[in-house]
Amino acid sequence: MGLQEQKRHFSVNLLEWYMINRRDLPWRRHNNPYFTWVSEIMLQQTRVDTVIPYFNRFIGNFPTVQALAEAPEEEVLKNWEGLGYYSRARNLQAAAKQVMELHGGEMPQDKQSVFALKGVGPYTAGAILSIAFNQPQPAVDGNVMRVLSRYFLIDEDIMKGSTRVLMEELAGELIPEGRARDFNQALMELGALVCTPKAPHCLTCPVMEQCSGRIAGRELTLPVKTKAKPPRPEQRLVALVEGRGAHRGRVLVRQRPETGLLARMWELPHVLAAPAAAGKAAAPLADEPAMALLAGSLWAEGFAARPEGLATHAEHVFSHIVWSLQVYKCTEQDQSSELPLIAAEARAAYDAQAASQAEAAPAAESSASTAARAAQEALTGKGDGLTYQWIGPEDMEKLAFPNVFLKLLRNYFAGAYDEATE
DNA sequence: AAATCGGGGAT
DNA sequence: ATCCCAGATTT
Repeated sequence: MGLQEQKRHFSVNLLEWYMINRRDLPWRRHNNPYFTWVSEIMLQQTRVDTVIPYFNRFIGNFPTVQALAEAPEEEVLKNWEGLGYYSRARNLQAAAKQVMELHGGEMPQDKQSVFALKGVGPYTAGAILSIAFNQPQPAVDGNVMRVLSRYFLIDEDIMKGSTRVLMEELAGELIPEGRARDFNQALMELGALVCTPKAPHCLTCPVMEQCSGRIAGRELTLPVKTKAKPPRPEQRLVALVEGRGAHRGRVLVRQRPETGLLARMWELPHVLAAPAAAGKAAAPLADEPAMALLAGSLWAEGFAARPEGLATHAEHVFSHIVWSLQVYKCTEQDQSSELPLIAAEARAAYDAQAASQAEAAPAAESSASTAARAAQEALTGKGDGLTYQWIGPEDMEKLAFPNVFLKLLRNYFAGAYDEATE
């Protein structure tokens, strides 16, 4: 059997299978290029089942490119809350403004213009052009690389950029005349439903007969993929500061910087407790030094608070970092004469910790120096631009929080930490 | 080429 | 625990 025949067998049988087995998904119900675009951005590194409710709400709130372009950014971010990779949301809105200004609010149909949209890379450009406009462009994602590497027995490491290019050439050749829209989705559908990573359902696969990987008994060892580096552990101390007086019933939160991790998301104030030794678990810090460090950190940011005790632990796993959080319930302090003394002691503990971090772990120098600079700037009145705010339960509806802080705050407002420390 | 950027579901 | 998901962007 020749390669050309193997390719034709694949395309014909896969397409036939898809027309019978395609899932009914919200973004497949209308041929709306904007819907296709939004769905493809949401689906980056995210499962279909996770995306569905987010997609429906997002389209309900921002039904057109114009509506998205004109919405307040915080509202867009709030609609993305919990979905992760938040730069996708900001890039999507920035791109909506691009579409308004450069293309009169209509999705462009040429490859150059689509690819030029923020947040649209090789995969998403191909997906939009093929699914929305039925153009014969390949859309190679993780599913497609897995399916093709198995069917054609391709041993190249799919983590390499050159492999993706190779796969795109192959995927482009496989598209049946005039059927790009259905075929590209069929390829991904097969990867999601049948040709799965761990235990592929070869017996129900429409192209099993000519699958080179399966014939060679390699279906479980393909695709070849280099392992990702394990995430570095970080021990962090979190402050749940209860307001008093004018802030009674409210909690202190802050907004993260415009760039980097969880950009522009809101969070409980926290500080890095210990530099992460590469590959080793971060050790919890004893309560006494932890509370001193936390009080000093808050004071450096301009807030007087007394840590009362440990409220709870939490963990937050990113692709490249693991946060182990020690959450301390704190109380906002009155303006009293003894306050500066308490704060000064806490500040000393904080500075000592920052200095020891810089000395003991060059790898963590950046974090330590950042903390030290923040403390210095707070003293000199410069500040680093972080926005702080006292919020009540009702404010949770407007501000976007990463899931870990969302859960902590909901638990707090539900009274979950009342008993533990009082 | 390697690192950064979330969160969760499946195994 | 480990993998990896309809990846893009920055370094």
